[in-house]
Amino acid sequence: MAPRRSESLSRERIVAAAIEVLDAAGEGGLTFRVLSERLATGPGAIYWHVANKGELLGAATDAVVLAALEEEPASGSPQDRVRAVALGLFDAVDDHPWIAAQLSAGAWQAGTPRIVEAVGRQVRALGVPQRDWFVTTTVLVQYVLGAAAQNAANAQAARPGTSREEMLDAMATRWEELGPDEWSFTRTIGDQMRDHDDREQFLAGIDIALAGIAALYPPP
Amino acid sequence: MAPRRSESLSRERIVAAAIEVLDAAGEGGLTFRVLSERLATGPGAIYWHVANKGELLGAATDAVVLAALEEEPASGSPQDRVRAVALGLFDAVDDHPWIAAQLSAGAWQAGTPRIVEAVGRQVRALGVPQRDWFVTTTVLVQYVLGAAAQNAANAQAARPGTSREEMLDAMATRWEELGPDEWSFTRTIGDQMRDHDDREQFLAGIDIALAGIAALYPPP
DNA sequence: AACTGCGATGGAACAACGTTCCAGAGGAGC
DNA sequence: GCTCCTCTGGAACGTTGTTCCATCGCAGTT
Repeated sequence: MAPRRSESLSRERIVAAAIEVLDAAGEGGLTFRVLSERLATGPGAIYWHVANKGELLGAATDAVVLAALEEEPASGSPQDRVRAVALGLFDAVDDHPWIAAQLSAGAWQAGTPRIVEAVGRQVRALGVPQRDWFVTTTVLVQYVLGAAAQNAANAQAARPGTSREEMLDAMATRWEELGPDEWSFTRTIGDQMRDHDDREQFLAGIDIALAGIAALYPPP
Repeated sequence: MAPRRSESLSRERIVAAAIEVLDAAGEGGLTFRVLSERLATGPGAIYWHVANKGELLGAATDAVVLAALEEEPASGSPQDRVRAVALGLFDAVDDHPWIAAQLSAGAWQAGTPRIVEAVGRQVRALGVPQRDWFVTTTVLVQYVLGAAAQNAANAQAARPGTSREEMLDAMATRWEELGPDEWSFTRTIGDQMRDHDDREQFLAGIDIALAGIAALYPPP
């Protein structure tokens, strides 16, 4: 444990630097070379603290998820608390789009139990019978992580130079020009797609789930 | 349009070969070199028909999704048809785990309108008012794609040599050994995690969503 | 029937990546 | 002062996606 330089290398410093690079340059921007340069060292030194790139991405994701769950409020109805936890994760994915791929791909890692605990406590408070705790909680967690991931992917899919509005408008117009018979549904929702709010749409999904839970497990 | 060899190269043949390689060797197994070898050509020839690897993966995903949606049954209640479409996609992701990353990352591509149309028609039949068609449909699609993707990722996360049961058992045991105070919820659902069925759990999510839709938009 | 144009081919080459290797630096403990 | 062992960082390796280009062979024109 002897610092060789003013600030010696450590797993935490590496993960923190990786998060900075990922936020600035995206998932493809993180390479062991730019990370080495930022830390004023060589690629080999990093491998002493981190097994490989996958573990580094996992550690970075865990750090972000943990930070997002720390500001968990202890007040309000169980429904409001579910919304708060969900929105916290949604915003975290929005701020750090690169965790989307991690959450939906390598899920159930070290960080996931904390999400399960935060959501599950509200499921318990909602009056869901114990035999359905696991199913109900994992369904909620899967929706939150899946929807957040797809939202982040869509937000980044826009080529640099085109705004979110332009992309949505182009896609809505394409949908509206589809054949009336084969696409009788899709062509009618172009308008709603054009001017929808991502957070509101995400919350609408939470509300559908909460309404379904209330219907399936009516309070006494 | 002139066949140089017995069977000339074409975008369809390339995509078909890519799907075979992906199914056999996974996402990491698809390289332009093994694809070249399989097609008895060089990497450069492939780039005449396909812009880059991302487009190739997208085209392969579209082909699989299209095939999964073709066996859409036209009978049964709207609820049953939602379940049928959802299960079709779930099984497609289960059979071709590599499309999980594509669906949750590059969603809203060419194949997605077809999913939206298949699900949206049932949303319409369920009596959802038109002003909520877009939100309700996209919420359902996001759950289906997100949950299917995470399921496939979990199924593949097991290192070769350990079965699904062993992995679940190890994780459940780890959860049950957590601290009683901080993890009062998570440690109680280890049992249910140990012996749950993935398809049933996925369908339970669909049922929660359908119950929520029925509660929010009660039939007249 | 010979020529030419162009869509299409495939092998070589390039830059960049993740990862491994290893010679050596520099405190800790005897 | 010597030795050990953790930790460093630069060089090197193999593989990947992608580009480049010399060349092939049918379609249409002469």
